[in-house]
Amino acid sequence: MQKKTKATRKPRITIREVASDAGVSVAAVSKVLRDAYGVSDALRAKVQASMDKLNYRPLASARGLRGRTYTLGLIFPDLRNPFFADVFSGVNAALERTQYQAMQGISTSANALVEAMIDRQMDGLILIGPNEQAERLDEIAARLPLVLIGHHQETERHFDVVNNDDQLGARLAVRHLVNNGYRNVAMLSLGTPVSSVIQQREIGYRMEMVERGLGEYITIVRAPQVLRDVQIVLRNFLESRNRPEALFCWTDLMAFKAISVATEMGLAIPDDLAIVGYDNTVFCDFAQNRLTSIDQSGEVLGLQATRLLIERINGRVEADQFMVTPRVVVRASSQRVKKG
Amino acid sequence: MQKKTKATRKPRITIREVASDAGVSVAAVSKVLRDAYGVSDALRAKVQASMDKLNYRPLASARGLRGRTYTLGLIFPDLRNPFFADVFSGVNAALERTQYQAMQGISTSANALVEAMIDRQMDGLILIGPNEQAERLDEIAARLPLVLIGHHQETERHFDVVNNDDQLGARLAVRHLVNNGYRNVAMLSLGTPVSSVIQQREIGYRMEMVERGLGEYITIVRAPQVLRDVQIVLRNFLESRNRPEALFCWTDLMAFKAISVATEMGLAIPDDLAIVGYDNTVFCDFAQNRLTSIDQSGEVLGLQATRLLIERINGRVEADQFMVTPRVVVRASSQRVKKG
DNA sequence: TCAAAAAAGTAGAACGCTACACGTAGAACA
DNA sequence: TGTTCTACGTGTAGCGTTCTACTTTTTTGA
Repeated sequence: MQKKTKATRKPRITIREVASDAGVSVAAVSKVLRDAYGVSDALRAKVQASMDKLNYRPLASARGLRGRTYTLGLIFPDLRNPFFADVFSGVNAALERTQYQAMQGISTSANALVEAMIDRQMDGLILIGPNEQAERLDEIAARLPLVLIGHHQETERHFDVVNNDDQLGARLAVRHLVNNGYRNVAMLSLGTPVSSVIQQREIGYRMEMVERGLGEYITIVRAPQVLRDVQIVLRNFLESRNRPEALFCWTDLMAFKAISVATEMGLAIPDDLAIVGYDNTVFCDFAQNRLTSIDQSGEVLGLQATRLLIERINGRVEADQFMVTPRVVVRASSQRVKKG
Repeated sequence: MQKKTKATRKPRITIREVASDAGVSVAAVSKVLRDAYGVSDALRAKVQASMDKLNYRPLASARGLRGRTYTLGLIFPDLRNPFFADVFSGVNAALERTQYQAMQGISTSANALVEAMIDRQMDGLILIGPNEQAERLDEIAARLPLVLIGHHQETERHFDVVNNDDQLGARLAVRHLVNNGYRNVAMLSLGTPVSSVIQQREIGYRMEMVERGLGEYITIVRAPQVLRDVQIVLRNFLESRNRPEALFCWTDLMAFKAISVATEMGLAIPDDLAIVGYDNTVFCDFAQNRLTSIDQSGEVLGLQATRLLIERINGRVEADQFMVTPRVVVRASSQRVKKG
């Protein structure tokens, strides 16, 4: 510990000062703040005026000790996937004109972060693409309002779930490729830990392949999140004897990497190898990628999750859910140049 | 307001329970918690044992009301630029084995977010690439410990600054291009609001061009952050009569967009147009980009900023600073294929 | 017109911690 | 031996809110 010479900072305006300035009780100011019952328009106006005049802002710590902090925790699994930026803008849109503020945390293993957020009195939590077991999630939900984005386990649960139909999304990807003449369609999936989102996409891929009579071509290659490992796995796979004609990647980020590896190997996209991603992130449109991708409307997911969370904070107890229907956004990476 | 049927959650373990379990005073437990002076090894051990046994975790709100919250605020200007992921991992590395936790906020105009973070009793703030005026920054610094990443105003200040040498970085970019035979080198810069980082890069670009005797070619094109606008501006510029031979972009993200626009127009990179970015983000390596870029070691920046912030929280008052020297990482986007 | 009900406003305890002020015991010193 | 110092512990006020219980005022309705 170091010596504390900390400069004395001027103290904050407190609720007491507002009350005395407005000539009302502290309790009255608190009521205005919380939009609680039993406040006349006249009183509200008086208090508002004093708050504006004094530039008062309630202190979240103090509020937290008795009631809410008006802070929502948002946990992302990583910062590199641009898909999360879409989700985030949805959250922000939902928070506009509310008293709530979002604080983000980023961690692959949400566990420690969840505890830290609970310690910091978040009023509720949104977990995006969590890896945790259903049991653990219920444990968290027992402690504070919880909404999950991207979770498919069908259990009795005490939290809300916002999803896109990942199974359908994968089917759409395969369907699109097959309709464009590709038969040997492989899938690039994620190694452990396997989230339910990935599982659904794998199932969708498998089912569609089987239904199209292409069961014999089913190949799922799994790689970790780390790009260096993806490089190695993909390179090996694409150099092998049974190189596929098309590759469906579980997220755009991996698809971009796939484009990179294929390009390095001198493969032409989409003639030698077609590629489809998932998320329809902003980089898909870039001319060096032109990546066909499944759009799952990240912004809508973020928006809905936030709405549900606030409802839940306000007392809803039953589990709710929301599902977005994905759609294919076709670009050059998956359509063979027409011959003839 | 909705009816509150909120399930009663089991109450937290408090410091009082720990104290009684350990058979010591509440004050003693608090001392252990804060690593404060006047605690014997025996007492510490007893208290630790009880904390572990009861699974006690101090409540940040309560701590904040008297002392610190052990929470640092991190404000990013946006989520889409992968450079910030590098900074973030540096922050995380510095936080390992400390009691501190980082909470992220994302906003182009940090102002409201800064207030929100102060309301939430952050012990200190790290602002990354802030647009605020020096005056406003000092005002913030008067209220809580502050460290900036990417700020170049030479003023009397009450905060710390962590930078890479942006002027040098820009010079290196130009130098590299000129050494590779390009003469008409333009720069893609950011429209308003102009941060000091951008200013430095523009200065570096200008000075190096002049010193190389290429002053007549100096052209700075400015576009907003929004990709759609960048597209329009760039397209116009590259279609114009005086298309440059090379383009130095203020950040990789823009450089990727530039690659996209050039590719759309059928320009070959680097033969028709060389491109250099800034940040050396992970996507530079992808074969569809192969982007030469200036590395400013985001991770180091994040790490140092965090160290300085914690020092400052612990009482340091004098302004400190840290500077990283950038370097060029050469890839195919800036080297003409050798002829003959 | 008056009692009852609804609305508006207030007092003050409580939330979980920190830090100040203080007490005590033993060691060091003269 | 007495005095001073240091190390170790403790008691408790108070941080800025919310919220319950209460009082006062106004409205309603017969």
